[in-house]
Amino acid sequence: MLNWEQLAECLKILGDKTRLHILSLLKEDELCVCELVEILQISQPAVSQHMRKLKTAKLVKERRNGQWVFYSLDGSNYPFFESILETLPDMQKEIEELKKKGLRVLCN
Amino acid sequence: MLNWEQLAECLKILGDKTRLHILSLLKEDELCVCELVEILQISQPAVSQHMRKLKTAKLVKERRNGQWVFYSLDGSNYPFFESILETLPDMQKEIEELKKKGLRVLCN
DNA sequence: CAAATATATAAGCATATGCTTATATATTTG
DNA sequence: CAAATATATAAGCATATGCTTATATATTTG
Repeated sequence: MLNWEQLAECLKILGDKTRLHILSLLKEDELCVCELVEILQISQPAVSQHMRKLKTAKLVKERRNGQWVFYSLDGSNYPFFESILETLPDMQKEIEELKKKGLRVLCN
Repeated sequence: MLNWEQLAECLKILGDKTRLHILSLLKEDELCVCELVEILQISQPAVSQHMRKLKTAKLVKERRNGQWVFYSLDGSNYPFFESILETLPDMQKEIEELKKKGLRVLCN
């Protein structure tokens, strides 16, 4: 099960504005690093570093597709994760913006 | 309702081992600062500083009783709080220890 | 009111964190 | 295979964090 250390670690990882932003975006759909860079307006390494932390905490999983690495939610380890996700704002607008700019990698 | 910043702030406050320990103790019963000092084995100011953070995040409320200040859980602001509390380990033993040592302030 | 007890605040310090730029690695495509 | 594109890692820096000790404030009690 979930131990002490892991819980604190998970919550620490969740307690960052940028990472919550990322998670709320992933709630809509899987996204690759370059798409997140475009939306979040921070450097590519900054995004990669956040993704590594989220992956280590088992909050996201990754899937490589060609040159891109797509990240998606994986909260199955944490009973409270669903509940936190629900409190995150809707990000459909930001995903739409991305499509309009023609920067969406996959064609949904 | 709960905004962006507040959620990140709350989770950041939750993401600390010592504070999770405190919350799991408060799940059993309200406790005053000197009791927490005894259990956690950190300095009194360290405990007070944690309690201030927890109070600012509205995760605990305080009640003064004579010279003592008792803290108790107050997760009503966060829909996910119950769910996190459930994953915290049982602390009845540590409270019992305190009683045995005669360091329990209130006589329950 | 003075002493005892409990708690809060201030200042300082070692370590952690989130970003940046520079660079390495991985994959595709001509 | 070389160039282009995407991502990861390394190093450095400014700021945040959790603790400590010293001290201030609050309350009770003789």
